[in-house]
Amino acid sequence: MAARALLEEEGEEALTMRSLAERLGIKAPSLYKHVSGRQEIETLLAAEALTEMGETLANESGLEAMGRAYRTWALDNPALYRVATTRPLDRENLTPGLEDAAAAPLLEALDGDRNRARAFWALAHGLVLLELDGRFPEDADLEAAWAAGLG
Amino acid sequence: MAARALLEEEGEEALTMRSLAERLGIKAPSLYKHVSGRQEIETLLAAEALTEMGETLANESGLEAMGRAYRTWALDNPALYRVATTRPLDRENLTPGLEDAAAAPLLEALDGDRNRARAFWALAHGLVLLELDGRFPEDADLEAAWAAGLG
DNA sequence: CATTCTTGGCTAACTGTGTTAGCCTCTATC
DNA sequence: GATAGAGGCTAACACAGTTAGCCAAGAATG
Repeated sequence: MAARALLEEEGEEALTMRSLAERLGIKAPSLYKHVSGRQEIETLLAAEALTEMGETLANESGLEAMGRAYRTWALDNPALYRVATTRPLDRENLTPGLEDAAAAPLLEALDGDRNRARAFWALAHGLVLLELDGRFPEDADLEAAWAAGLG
Repeated sequence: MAARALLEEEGEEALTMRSLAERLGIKAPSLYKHVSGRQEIETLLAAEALTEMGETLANESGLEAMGRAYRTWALDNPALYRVATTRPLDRENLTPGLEDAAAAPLLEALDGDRNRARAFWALAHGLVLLELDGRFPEDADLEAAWAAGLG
């Protein structure tokens, strides 16, 4: 999707119907001939992101490596990460099983312990969001914070 | 602030310059005689929220109790929680020390270990956001996830 | 071959957002 | 009593998502 490039090149704010249309050499209303609205675009982006994040985690073994990979992916795709994780998911229009598939590698690494998997996910999500939002002090040692969290 | 009531009664979307003005019996442009813009309102709300969250945590002792209190406060004030925690903080216009004061109780409970404090914060933040965004399955045992995370 | 339908573009326009410019009135102060 | 400031107001702008309705090119069908 062209939306992704726009998102990452210009930032989250820049993903507007008109700018996306312009990038496609089209006028905004024409977008609605292909897509039902902004919501659907975000859902498509979220699906792409979840798939990719799942694959990224599947390539790692061990919680520490997964944490590192999670963070790296998020910092490399900050706007997409936000779109995919900081809104309610439109599960109606998401290919079924996609969410589970994205979570599978982590769940496996934790021997199927869903509670620990959720806690890990929340920890990683929180650390990433706080970092992206500049909520930690400039001099914070985030590597150490991750290490502390995974202990 | 009247903005807070509006925020919690009607949801985050409902906090608009015009609706806030209307609640104050005023027209939107008149707001700018009191406030520099939406940004400043959000900063004021964030300050209020941070103060309150700090006090809430200060009333608890032990990580588990703090976690419970954190979650409860966030679920009781979801829109305000978001405004206060999911954006970059405008530190220029925030009374100095406020951030540290809000974090102090937690830091103390962790014997001054900043890394563990950041990890705890991130865990709590992540759990709360994922819950607020409906990202966990309907039947997820979030109490257990919190417990797993604090272990 | 002619007709019809579908696809995918377009312009114009509506509502709602934050915000600015400029005016006017009341009230306190010298 | 003149004056300055505080705090209202209306009108307007740019930009957001979105809808309605038109039109042209190509596919499908008689």
